[in-house]
Amino acid sequence: MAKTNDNPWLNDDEQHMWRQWMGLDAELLATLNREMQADAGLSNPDYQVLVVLTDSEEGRIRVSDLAASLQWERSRVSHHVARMEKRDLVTRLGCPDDGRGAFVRISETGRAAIERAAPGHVRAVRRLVFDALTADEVAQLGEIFQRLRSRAGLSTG
Amino acid sequence: MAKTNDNPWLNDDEQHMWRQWMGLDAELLATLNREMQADAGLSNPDYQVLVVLTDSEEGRIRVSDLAASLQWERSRVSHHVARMEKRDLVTRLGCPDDGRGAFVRISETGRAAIERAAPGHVRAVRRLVFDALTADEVAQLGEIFQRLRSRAGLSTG
DNA sequence: GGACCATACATGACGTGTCACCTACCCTGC
DNA sequence: GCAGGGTAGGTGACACGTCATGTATGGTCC
Repeated sequence: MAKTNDNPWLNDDEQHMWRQWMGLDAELLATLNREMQADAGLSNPDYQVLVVLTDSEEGRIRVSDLAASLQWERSRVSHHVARMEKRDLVTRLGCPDDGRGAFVRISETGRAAIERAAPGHVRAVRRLVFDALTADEVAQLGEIFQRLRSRAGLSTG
Repeated sequence: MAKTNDNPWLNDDEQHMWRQWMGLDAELLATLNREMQADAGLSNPDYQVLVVLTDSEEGRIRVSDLAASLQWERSRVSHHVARMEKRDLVTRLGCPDDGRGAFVRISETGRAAIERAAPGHVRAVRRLVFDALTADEVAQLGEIFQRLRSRAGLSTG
């Protein structure tokens, strides 16, 4: 209620919005994950990695660039790429220019998986989100999310 | 990424909004988690559990009711309560009325932890989210999130 | 060219979440 | 009373994410 700095509790509208937001988030992520898993055997992070790889020159990219592109920690990329490599979705290559570096390259299996997953994934996002929003709302939400993201205090994960 | 004709891809506004949303989500959760971890040694899920427990009669609740309240799977509750029990944040009790049942009760340590965590957590939410939104925007977001949540197709996980 | 520090990436430990499955208990119908 | 099916909860395997740390290479200064 009180907007004073001493007692920063949330009012009813704020609490309602916050609960809906966090609940919706969890449900969206879980649903998208589950559907893509059933559809193409890919998780959400798998999909994100493969999208970046297919958009990259020759289907390969340096680990650090992949991390920057996804805004993931490098260690997370390392772990995830290792898991994906076990499933033959990607391969790791040394980097001739920099002995410390490594490339990640999409495999044929990986390419097949994302081509299989992509249409259903987009359809799901449209069905779950955009079909229920007007164009104005989409634009406004985009502006709001960007505003919140650009403020200080958020870890860049 | 194959673009077939019968597959309506996201337009620029939609893609921008979706990216901002997913990015913001990850950053918000990570930041809230990190700050509360540093502040009171609690994770986000820990906090959610303790909130429900403090709001419950005698600080205890049946596992299934806890799961329903959090909209978590029971197995998730089971795992998380087990971890919290190891840290003395909660205790598990048998249920005299139903031999299958079990109660989870907040401990003194748990009560101290959430009392320590709550003000900072709320301040963080306010700082990261509500300080950058007008009251109208809050109400509108609440309405939109609720609308999306109430549509079919979302897993209630 | 050797000391020194930064960078690129990997790894191990651990908390978290899901899925599949298990056990124990309750309840109803006979 | 007991057979059959549903319910409460727990468990094991595994994927995911973070943190702290390790290892090898690169670059710089003397």
